[in-house]
Amino acid sequence: MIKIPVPGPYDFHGCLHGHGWMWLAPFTPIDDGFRRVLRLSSDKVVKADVTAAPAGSDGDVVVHVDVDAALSPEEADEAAARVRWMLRLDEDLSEFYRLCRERADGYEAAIGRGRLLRSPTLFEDAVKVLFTTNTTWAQTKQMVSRTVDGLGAHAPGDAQTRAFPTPEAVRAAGKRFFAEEVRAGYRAPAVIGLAERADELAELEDSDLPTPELRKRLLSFKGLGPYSAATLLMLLGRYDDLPVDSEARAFAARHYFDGERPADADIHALYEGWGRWTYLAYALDPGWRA
DNA sequence: GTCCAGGTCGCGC
DNA sequence: GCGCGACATGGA
Repeated sequence: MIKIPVPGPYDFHGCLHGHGWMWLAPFTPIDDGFRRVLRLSSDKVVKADVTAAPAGSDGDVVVHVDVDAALSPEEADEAAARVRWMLRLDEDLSEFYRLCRERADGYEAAIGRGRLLRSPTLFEDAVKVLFTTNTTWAQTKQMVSRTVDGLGAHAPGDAQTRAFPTPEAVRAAGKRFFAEEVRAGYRAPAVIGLAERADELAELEDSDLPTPELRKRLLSFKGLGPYSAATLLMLLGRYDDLPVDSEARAFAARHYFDGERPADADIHALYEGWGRWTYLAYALDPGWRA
């Protein structure tokens, strides 16, 4: 069992449920957290159950990572690092939480939340974001599952639980696999494009580039447009951009515009003043709970 | 059959 | 720089 202490305020379950990522393979929701099949750089494929327990006061938490195989110290370090990345435990949200506290208009409930779950690599998240575009959530889940089931590495003797495929496996499968098996439709060539330039995506994971430059890099990938770029920026911890999608439009119409469909600019205007925390202000808008 | 879903691309103006 | 149709798929 790997234990990762997290200083509070930290709302583990609130973070996990902040968006739908936990329902995309190879994540699996479990009773008290999530299970994730991981492929370590040693090629070992393991199941990791990630849960959390309170630790002392101030909302401090200990994250538990329970792996179903014996790990070397190096492998354990790698597993812990991946979990830290997935849970964004290294992000400093204290300024955002301070703003929430000062407003006292419902945003207090956001304190401790906002560390939205992400995949171990930006490549995996880019594929998933591509699979969310111009389709339904049900189809997104199926496209991701078929990708994992068809191409992901599995532990010896356990073909049921697979990791997300490597870029090499995706490239080798080719666009025909994504068209015919994954049923990704016109997205098939774009998936291969992401795999072919996966090293560029990996570089962006801990890039210091200014957000507009980072955004340009993301937009240079075929299949990634303004919505996808903003979503991936959010997953990289750049919250200043707001991905206005059909869901954001529906939420804004319902909650702020009396059912009338607002222009995108009007939606952006709702969260003006949050600066680099714009996306979090939208995602954690108290109106979602109303 | 038609419309459209957590958009993107390429074209014409 | 903006508007518009096409794009695969599957469910309503």
